[in-house]
Amino acid sequence: MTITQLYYVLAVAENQNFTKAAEKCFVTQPTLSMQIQKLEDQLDIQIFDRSKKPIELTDVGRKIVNQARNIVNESYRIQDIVDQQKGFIGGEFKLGIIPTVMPTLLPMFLKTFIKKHPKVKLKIEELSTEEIIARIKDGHLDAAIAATPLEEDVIKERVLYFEPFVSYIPNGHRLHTNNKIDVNDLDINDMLLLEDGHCFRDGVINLCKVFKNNPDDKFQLESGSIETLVKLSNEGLGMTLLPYLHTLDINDKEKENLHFFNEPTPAREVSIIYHKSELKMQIIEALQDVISGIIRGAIAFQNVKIISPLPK
Amino acid sequence: MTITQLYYVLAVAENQNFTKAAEKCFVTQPTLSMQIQKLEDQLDIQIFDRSKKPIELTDVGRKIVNQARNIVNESYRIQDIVDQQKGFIGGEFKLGIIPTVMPTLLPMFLKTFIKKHPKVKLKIEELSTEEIIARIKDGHLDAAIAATPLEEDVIKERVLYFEPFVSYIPNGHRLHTNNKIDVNDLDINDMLLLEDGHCFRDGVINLCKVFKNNPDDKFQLESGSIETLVKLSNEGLGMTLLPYLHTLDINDKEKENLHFFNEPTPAREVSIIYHKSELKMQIIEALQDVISGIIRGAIAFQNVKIISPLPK
DNA sequence: ATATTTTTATAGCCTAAATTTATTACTATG
DNA sequence: CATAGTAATAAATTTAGGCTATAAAAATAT
Repeated sequence: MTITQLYYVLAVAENQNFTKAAEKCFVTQPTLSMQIQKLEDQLDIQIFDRSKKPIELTDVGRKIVNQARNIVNESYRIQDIVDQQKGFIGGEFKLGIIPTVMPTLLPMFLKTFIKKHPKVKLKIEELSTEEIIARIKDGHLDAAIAATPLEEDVIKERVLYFEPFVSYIPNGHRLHTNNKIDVNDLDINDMLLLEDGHCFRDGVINLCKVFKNNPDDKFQLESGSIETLVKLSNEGLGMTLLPYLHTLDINDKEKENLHFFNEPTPAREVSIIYHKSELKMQIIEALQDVISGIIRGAIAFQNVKIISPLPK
Repeated sequence: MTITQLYYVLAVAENQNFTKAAEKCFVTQPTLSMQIQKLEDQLDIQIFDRSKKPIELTDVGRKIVNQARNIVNESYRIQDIVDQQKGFIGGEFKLGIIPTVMPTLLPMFLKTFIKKHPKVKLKIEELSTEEIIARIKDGHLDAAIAATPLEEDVIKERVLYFEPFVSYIPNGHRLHTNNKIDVNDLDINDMLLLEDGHCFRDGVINLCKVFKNNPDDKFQLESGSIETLVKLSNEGLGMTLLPYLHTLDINDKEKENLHFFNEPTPAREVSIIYHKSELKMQIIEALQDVISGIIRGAIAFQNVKIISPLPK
């Protein structure tokens, strides 16, 4: 039994297809067929049920795949130990970022990071919080940037910054004339909310998108796009909340619609999150350092009140 | 990087010698030399410091060995999954047993077990509790039978039976004429105690070998042998405590020196213990079944008071 | 029902890698 | 300084992993 064989099994299990799996592994399809057959022969058990289309795992196959994933992931850690020893910060690194953080944060740190750590090949993907959690768990992401706390016990979090929310209140809205907004002024019924898994559930504020899903709603908004939110708001569909960094590059006319909160300002906690196994920790720490350093100059709020993401 | 290479590294690390390690792996010494060199080249780091005699691990080497042990152990679990699926109970199984349990328990269950599970190749070793713990941790033992609880968090325990202690009080001892003994009658100063890591530390009884190690002791007894204990006792060196099963095959004359305790009878808890990773669980359960079944007929005490082993 | 496409398995060949034997080089110890 | 003991190297051999080409099987389209 070799690590390579186990890796091949994982690839076929994930793609449910020998041909595609072979491409991903950069070998030909017969190689996969033979190696997997060989492993099945050695163990004297079928891992895949080839009678089903697309191909399926047998019951034992499923258990073997889980264990194989363990072994393959643990094998990566050997290289990791060596890298750590050498102080080497490099190699491929897959980073997920939630949509509402991506456009504001990425431009701020990317250039600095690749300059400081040129050997790291960053592969960045915009993903929802749920996708991020799933991919960190199965090892397809090395780390991600998301709103926290998530309360996922296999995932660790390191806070990067707290980002306050700013009210965006269009002309004609009942609160438009108010200078500063208080959380108590908010009404779930005239608000457009971010689909970011965010939830106002603390004692002070108590607005939550899920609770808002009542049948007499005229529409449901699934977009995580801030631009969409602002434009709908301009159309008179309600006020909304914008993460602070997004308010920095809004046009002048729309800027007049921004209203800050009375303190404590509601805010979200943005963290770099990663699997508790702490693989590629040097790179995670390097990212944390760069982002924290940059954000210190950009956000300077003291008295904030964290709004936690909606737990699943 | 292959599992085989990692296995070779482990062998060399354990034996601190390429030649001996090669024998253990059933390959020649050049095979080990070359494979380990190849791995070191690939990782571009030295795992072993060959300038030292005997050979030593480098700092990174130590970390790599730990991780390699992980990976190799996890790789065994693949076969384990297959065995479990097939209901196959077989293969090599290394069982440790503490000295004071070995002579009484082993003859009771061994024949039955090998008859019921002929495919299991039992390798039984008599070992102290400390050795057992170390070897379960490093994977050199699959399971062991010892006095519990041990309070080791990587080790799981399943109680097999409770074995009462019986006082052995030779002629001339102050308690010899008493019919039944009470725990309060015991005096640490006229007792020979088992070197089994046993400790009377509960509220009721409070005798403990470690506390007894005061400099004005005439001698120190390190033997775990019950026979030695009985003979020394006969020589007038003090009374002693015998685990119940040992009293069954004592000679008639010495049997007159046995005195049972008033209830609750002090007893030891004997368990089958194993690594929490639960490798080869089918065999462990098979052992538990056979032993529990047999012991049920042999020990029938109700009201017992467990004496815990001495924690390290 | 038959042809076509998609997908997996098999066969034969080649290359790379693992292992062996034989030998050399190094190191500690008497 | 000689002699174990031990690791490294060289060359030969065996094994196994991978490729191309092709066949077989199954799904889909005609």
